[in-house]
Amino acid sequence: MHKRDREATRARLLEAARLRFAREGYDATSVRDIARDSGVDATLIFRYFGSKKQLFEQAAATDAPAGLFQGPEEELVARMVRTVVDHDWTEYGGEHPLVAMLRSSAHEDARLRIRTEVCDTYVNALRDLAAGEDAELRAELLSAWMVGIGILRSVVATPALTQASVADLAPHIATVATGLLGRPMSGTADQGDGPGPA
Amino acid sequence: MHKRDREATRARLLEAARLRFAREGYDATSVRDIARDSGVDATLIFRYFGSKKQLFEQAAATDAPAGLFQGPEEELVARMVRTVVDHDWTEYGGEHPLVAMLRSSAHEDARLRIRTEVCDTYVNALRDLAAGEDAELRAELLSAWMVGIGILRSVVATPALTQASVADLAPHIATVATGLLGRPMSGTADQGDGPGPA
DNA sequence: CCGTTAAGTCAGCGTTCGATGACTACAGAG
DNA sequence: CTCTGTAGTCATCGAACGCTGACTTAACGG
Repeated sequence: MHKRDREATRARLLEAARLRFAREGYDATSVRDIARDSGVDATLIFRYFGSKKQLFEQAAATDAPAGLFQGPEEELVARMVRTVVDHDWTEYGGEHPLVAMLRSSAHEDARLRIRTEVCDTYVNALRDLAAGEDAELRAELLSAWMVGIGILRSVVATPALTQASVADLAPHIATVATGLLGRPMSGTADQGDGPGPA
Repeated sequence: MHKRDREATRARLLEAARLRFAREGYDATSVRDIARDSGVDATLIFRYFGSKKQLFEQAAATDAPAGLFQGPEEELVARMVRTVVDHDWTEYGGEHPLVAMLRSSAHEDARLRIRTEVCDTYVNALRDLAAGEDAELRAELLSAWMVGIGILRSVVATPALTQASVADLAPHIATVATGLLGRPMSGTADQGDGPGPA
């Protein structure tokens, strides 16, 4: 039926797993679901990944969008927001992977992964920009805002935020980022992480 | 063994269900778990609530903390943040119910409940305070911030935010709330929702 | 054309899931 | 004390779960 290609099959399983785990969460996703989605026998999951949990760990692995840290410092927050609002996350069911993974946050492994990524790619970068005494706290408060924006947009689906474009958000991004970091910040990022809005 | 009291048994099941659903999410929680926690036979869950889903709906029902809307308008945001940071949510596993319910957000029912509560008790109240054209968007952005704070505190467990007190947060609350709502806002709320910090 | 190797399939294991119906035991009325 | 209604228990159902080992079949070098 299919051409026999180990790597291709592995990739299809990973892709289907990413989507399912993001959309439904770890517990509501069964290995049979993933296998059916990718048109592959379920037993291959254990052959290739060892267990459902190990498949999850590999499927949840994600790297920060390229170009996040390229460009003017004063546009960093705008680029981060663009990552949440504008980036193409169809691979993860249309949500930022961090937001999607909250659905599996009952498991310590997933929580640890979220913490690591939030700290490594968001808080740390923002802390370096913050002026004043409690730079860490300010950086975390700003990270919290962006996580919250992602949640209200895609999970809660609040009316205005769902329809808002990065342009609509720009002035408020400037206000909040400037206020929290204690230094002038721009609300727009000309070349954030790729071709921009489709 | 136990005294035969229908209402008390029902209440114990509800209490255990609240905790389990909050901590583990809907899918990772089994009716047998809930029954074991409350020292009650699992069959009674179906007798009293009909199904696991109906138990979830009753257990997830929550009302806004009393006193949220009492007090000066300029302290409303501070009172809301206090609801997230300072309120005693041990009944829901130590997290704000909205944050806990994100763990079950794969189910449309849960998502709808979250949306309703976010809009009804947070966005709507904040929109009335916002000055300017896009009041709805500003209100949602501020709500997103508070949701994000709850998540980074209890789910992601980011270092500074986890240890921060309402006093530490106060100046930043004032900054962000003032900036987003376009009118002067206080970062502290003297009598938010009860006895205050224990 | 054959034989080896690995990709893919199949039947099924032991367990747990949500849910059901028949049963037991206790409390209050007479 | 007995009757009766109901709170609580028991045995079990069929389906789905994660996972395993034995099997089949396609691809490829000789």
